[in-house]
Amino acid sequence: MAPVPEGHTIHRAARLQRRRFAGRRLHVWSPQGRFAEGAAALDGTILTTIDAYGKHLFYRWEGALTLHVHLGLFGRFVVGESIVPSSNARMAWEHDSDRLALSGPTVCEIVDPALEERIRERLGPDPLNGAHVDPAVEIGERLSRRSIPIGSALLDQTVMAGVGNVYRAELLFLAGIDPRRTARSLSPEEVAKLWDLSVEMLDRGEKAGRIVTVDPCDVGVARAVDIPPSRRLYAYKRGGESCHRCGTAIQFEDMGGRAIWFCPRCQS
DNA sequence: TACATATGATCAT
DNA sequence: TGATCCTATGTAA
Repeated sequence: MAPVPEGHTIHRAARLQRRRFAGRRLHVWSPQGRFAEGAAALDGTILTTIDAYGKHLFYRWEGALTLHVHLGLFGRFVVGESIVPSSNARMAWEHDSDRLALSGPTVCEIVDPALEERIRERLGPDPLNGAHVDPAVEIGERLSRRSIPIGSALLDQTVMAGVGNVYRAELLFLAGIDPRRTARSLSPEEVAKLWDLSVEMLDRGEKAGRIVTVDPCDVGVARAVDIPPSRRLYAYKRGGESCHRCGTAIQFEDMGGRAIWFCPRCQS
């Protein structure tokens, strides 16, 4: 099953790739050719570290070069000993026979500090990087003047960075909030609850390598590992099916062009 | 063979 | 709000 590129996927990729490649002098190339120039600039230099912010990755290289990657909808990494990068991989690198291939990213570019700063300042607090965040202030402030639905606000990366379509449905379910309510109508307690749940759930996803939000008790099993794949989520893509908590039919709605699902009873 | 679809985001109107 | 870009996969024709 393909990992979902929301914030947890990005932070996990950063952690695993850092462990595997940081400190290595890498041979970098572009099988597909569209990153040929950037690859040439990085080829033969040492990858020092990797930082993740929201859904963005920043690779730091010796010589102060920074590579910016955003997976978008389709981007994928394939990493492993002796894997063979496909011919349409945008970028590939290797250290001995340890390889990485990146295909389908929305962004794969060398950035200077000014551009990185512009990217960074457009991002709200990241639940996986926000130890010092006071949600009532940081998130509450960003929501307070918005008349858009909270469901749309959670996908806005300037509000909170890292949440995607799966997590927004699940976080709103867990917080018991109707996605159609306006962003500014949330109480400070509700904002804090959403933030705390984001921290907990994205961290869980980062460690597990997939999104699991249900409480095992709600689907009749003792341990998280026993949850069947079809029951890992409360709302996302469950239109018409019964709520794991109350049995009510999960409702589907198109919200600004993006599909959202929620329980009309648990989230009212 | 072609079309629809998906986890994202930007830009033009 | 709609068009557009990125790719792989599954289904329909």
